[in-house]
Amino acid sequence: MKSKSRLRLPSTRRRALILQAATEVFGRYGYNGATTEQIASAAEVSQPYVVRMFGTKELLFLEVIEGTIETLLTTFRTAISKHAETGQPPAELPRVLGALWIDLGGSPGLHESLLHAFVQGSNPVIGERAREGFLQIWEMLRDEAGFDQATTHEFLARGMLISVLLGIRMPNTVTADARAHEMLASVFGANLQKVESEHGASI
Amino acid sequence: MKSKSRLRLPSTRRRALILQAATEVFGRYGYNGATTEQIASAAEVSQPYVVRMFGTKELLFLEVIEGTIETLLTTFRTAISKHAETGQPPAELPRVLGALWIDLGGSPGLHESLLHAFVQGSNPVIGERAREGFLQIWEMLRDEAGFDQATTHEFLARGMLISVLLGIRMPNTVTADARAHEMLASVFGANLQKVESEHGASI
DNA sequence: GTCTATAGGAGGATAGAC
DNA sequence: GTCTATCCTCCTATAGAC
Repeated sequence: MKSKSRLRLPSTRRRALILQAATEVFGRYGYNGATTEQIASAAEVSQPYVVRMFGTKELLFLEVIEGTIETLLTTFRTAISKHAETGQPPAELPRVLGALWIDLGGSPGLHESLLHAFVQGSNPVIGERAREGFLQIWEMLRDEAGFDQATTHEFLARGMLISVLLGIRMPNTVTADARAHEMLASVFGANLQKVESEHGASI
Repeated sequence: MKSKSRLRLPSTRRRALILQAATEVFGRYGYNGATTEQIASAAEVSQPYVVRMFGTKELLFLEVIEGTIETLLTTFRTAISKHAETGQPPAELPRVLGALWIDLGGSPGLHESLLHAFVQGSNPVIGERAREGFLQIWEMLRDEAGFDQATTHEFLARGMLISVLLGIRMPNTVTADARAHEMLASVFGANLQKVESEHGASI
């Protein structure tokens, strides 16, 4: 029997691995549902090591959320710049960013973890960060993407629908239910193939 | 000091009281975050009594979800019938049902509990019921409200945005943040007053 | 940098009295 | 119909060795 891996990694690298594992596990089970043991085992380290590295489960979750918001904002900002620089028509930007939102579904646990943060409004510290993050996204769309109010509103609404469909694991069920397939087709359109291949596995 | 209330109620009545308390508590803290003790104390009964009456916490949550979906479907069906009977123009129906979705925000914990069910996709039994509930709503809009695909899709997207804003407790923060106020105004429009008065308390 | 051992506390569930 | 007492599991966090 092999003993626990004692492979020594620089702590920054180990940190990144644990954060990635945590994003996936929190995405699946939520803040309260996920255990530090599940995260540790996904990252192939011991449970106490996870706690020691991040202090508390709450601080770890906050770092995960920080990372997902950062990724989301950065992804969008890059696309906005490129869109402007290449002289694309601004009217096309909502569609471009919408496709990116769906693409981010490919980052394991990203949308799901973020949504799990968004339902933690009653938690004083997580709730506060979640609200701030939501407002950051809103402001970015308005001020940097230049969306008007209606466009911003519709964009976020669609984004939340997509996040909920991922959180509810609808794409995983799609083969078993014709209604689910029809609904997903109408929401994801041409991206349905990709979404199903990324999430079509087990639950 | 007064001892615990030993008021004897018919079990149907007690059931209803506990279900209502559970809807609020699950709405605040989610399936994993809520404790049977919190629910019991909100319903003013003992913790073991709650468990005994519903079997397990999971079964209690399932009944809560069942109730919220039932309420939602019934509310909409009633409005659809009345809309048709009074000869209102079908094009107005989305707006009418949209207002009802916001009104349902006044039923304590309803949208929040439902959203907490929707993020439990990985839970084999809760996830299954959540997906089924989502599809029931989808079908009702399509088959009974007569919405076309785009309308259904937009309606649900807006509904999810509203539910997330309630789940993240944005209306509770609105006084402290001008950005939040502006965003909520754009989402809730004329209903902002009502939403703020219903949720404006603490978190 | 990483582990093993374990403390300490919460929370769901059961037993049984009233 | 409802409570009190309590068990037992699970989980976060700490201590300390390597």
